Amino acid sequence: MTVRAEPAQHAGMRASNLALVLGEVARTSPVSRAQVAARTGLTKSSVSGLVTDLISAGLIVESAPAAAERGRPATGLGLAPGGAAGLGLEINVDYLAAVVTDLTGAPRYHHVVRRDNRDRAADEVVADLIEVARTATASAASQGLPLAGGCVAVPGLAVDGTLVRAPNLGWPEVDLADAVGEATGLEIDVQNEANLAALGEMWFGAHQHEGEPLRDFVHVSGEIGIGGGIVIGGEVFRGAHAGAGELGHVVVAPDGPRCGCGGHGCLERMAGQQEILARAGVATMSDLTRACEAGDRAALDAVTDAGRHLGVALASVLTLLDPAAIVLGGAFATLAPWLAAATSASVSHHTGAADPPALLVSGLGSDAAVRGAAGTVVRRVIADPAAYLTRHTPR
Amino acid sequence: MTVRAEPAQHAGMRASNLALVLGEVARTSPVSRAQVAARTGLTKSSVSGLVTDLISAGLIVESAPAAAERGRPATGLGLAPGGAAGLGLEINVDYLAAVVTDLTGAPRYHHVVRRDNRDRAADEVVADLIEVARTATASAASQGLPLAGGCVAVPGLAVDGTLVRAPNLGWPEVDLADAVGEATGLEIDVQNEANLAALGEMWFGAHQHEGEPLRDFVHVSGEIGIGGGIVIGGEVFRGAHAGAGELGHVVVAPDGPRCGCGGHGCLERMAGQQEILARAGVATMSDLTRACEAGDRAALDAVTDAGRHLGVALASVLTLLDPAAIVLGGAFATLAPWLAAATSASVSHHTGAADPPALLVSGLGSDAAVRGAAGTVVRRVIADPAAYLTRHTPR
DNA sequence: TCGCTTTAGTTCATGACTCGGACTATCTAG
DNA sequence: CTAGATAGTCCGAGTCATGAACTAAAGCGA
Repeated sequence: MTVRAEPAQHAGMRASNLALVLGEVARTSPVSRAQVAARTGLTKSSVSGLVTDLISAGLIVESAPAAAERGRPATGLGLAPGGAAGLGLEINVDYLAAVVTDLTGAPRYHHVVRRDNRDRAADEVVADLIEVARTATASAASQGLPLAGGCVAVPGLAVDGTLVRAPNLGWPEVDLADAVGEATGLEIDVQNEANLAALGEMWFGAHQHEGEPLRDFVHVSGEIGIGGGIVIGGEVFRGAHAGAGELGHVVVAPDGPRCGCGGHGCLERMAGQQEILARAGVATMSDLTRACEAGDRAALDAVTDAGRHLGVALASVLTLLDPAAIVLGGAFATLAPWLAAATSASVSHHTGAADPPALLVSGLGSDAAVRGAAGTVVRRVIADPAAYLTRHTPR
Repeated sequence: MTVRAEPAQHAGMRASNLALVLGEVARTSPVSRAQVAARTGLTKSSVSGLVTDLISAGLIVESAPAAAERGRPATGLGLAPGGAAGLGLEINVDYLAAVVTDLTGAPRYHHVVRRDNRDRAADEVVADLIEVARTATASAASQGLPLAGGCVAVPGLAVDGTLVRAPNLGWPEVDLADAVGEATGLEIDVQNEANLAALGEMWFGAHQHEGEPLRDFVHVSGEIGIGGGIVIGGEVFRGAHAGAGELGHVVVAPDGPRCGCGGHGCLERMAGQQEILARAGVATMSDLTRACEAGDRAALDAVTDAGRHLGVALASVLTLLDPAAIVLGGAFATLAPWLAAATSASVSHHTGAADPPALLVSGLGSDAAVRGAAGTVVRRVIADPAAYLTRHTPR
């Protein structure tokens, strides 16, 4: 548990500067060597050497020189669309999904298999997932994309590649990283679905905050359960045992009924999908949206009430975490037209803040988590290209 | 707001390795050069050179060689008690305080001035604080301690050296860093009192978690208001605008009364000192503890109720932040004998967790924040000795 | 007492970097 | 066609960690 920093050596210095240069290219492209030098503080000669390495590693490509105002025109540098790619996978309650994303973040393959996994054995579903993964890697190979690794989004607590707890699937511990890793030959990471959805929103969502992409926000992802992803400084906040962000089990009704988690008055028990559907008297989410569109009283009341409870939880989140924005995703994004006003009002009522952070609605739908999963892989390559080089170039 | 990483250069490499070595010496002392080399991964020769620099900077001292089992006895290295020191100051509702801490963390000067500051003008109190600070720096000088800087703990929101908002003092914005910095000639930082108390608890408190000092916990500091300090990975979690951790305004009673902050049903409104005293029918905190010791029904009920509400807030904190422990400080530490059981029960009732994190009681009393303030200064020197060197050695 | 072994710490040549200035390349303006 | 401006490369110099050889200082066994 004791984190001991690495000694700084020459190789580490180079690694850090490679990351600095690649990061700058990723942030603004096309960009010239000279611009990179000016923005990073490195000298032109250093940048030249670093860029040469990154080009020969296939992570950066030169584009045609742009016409210059005065002087020699700059050679454009950009992330290589054919460079390292990432495989994103997702196991969820009612579907499996796979995405392949190239280094620029563009999706190059996308496949979803709808099927209810609640009453199926874990290893049966894992076998299906491996099949889905194999098809995805084959597609990547046929496009000439070298996969740098993979990441699986799961609706539960993931620790060191193992799915430890998945309340809505009811599975025992499953070592997904090993199983999928062996089948695909890739290094596989396993992460909570709500956290990955938050990252997906940050990287691929449309929202901006004061001109910059959102870097401090809370993402609410209501699928069957209610999950939360906390992003601060562009990083997911995981807490001491990777269990942080469980928005669904924040207490919103201290004297409320018992929840499936063993607690009482949790948000999920008061405003989860099951509760909303029951109160609205409909069977499915699409029935619910239809009822809301039709102006059905019971449906609108149920959604408004859920919004109020969500507001109570968010008020506590705001005072505790102080994010710059809140993003509603998943089912809450779908219900936003009828829910957001009640949530906003409830937040204001309980925080008393003059200017509460913006309440935004995600446009990614249920793709957020898989895309976030694939994104973590390519982001890791960008954040530490030296590690990718030593691993993927035989030398 | 765009954080751009520094380019890694030779000087930076050395700076990072100086910090690595000094950190190792701080963690375990006395320690030999050879041990430091083994633990950091640096070579003996590198460590030798780095240690030479740190000794000539006065941050490390050699101690007498210990008797060896076999071979040449090792020269002990330890933090220099006469090295860089830190000045901690505190403005609070009913006192001012100052502490000088040497590099090892030992307090070398301590002074508290009790006086209610609620109805006094800000600049009057700041003048008093400067007087207190001057006496402290004089004491440091007479002990030959070179002050590396100072830090002021304030009961409110601090941004960039300015006290922006202090609900319980009712002051306008005060630029404390400038005022105190000019008077003392030191670089002054200003931080929230609850956050500093949490750090004080981590560095100087007695609590450990699985053998290591606590690095992931939430510190509850109940003085006049209820504050919270969130520490994750040994660092204070501040959120996007430095407002994180406001435990006092977490919603614990959604239909509860209006709080001073403008919200409704906040913890502070339901379980703050004012509320407890009123319900117990006593005037001061010492009256309250006496009544509890005497077994007074109303007092015990009031405290138990507050404990229950605190438990609701903490249940949400646990699910959102996933800390390894919770530490009760300030007034809650004093009331712990009558409050902790109700809080524990309420936490369990609302989270349903089989093994909730430990609920610990601080032993530092109201000193936690000032000591934490002084600690931040010396910790900063230890974390980045190169910055201290370039600033404090003329060359 | 005298080596022998063991461990601690220093010295110095080597190598891996970045830096900075000189150089070449390629454009526009006049 | 020349001057000026900007992009990018080349190469010598400087900095710092490395690693092996060295010196220093102890205990142990004869």
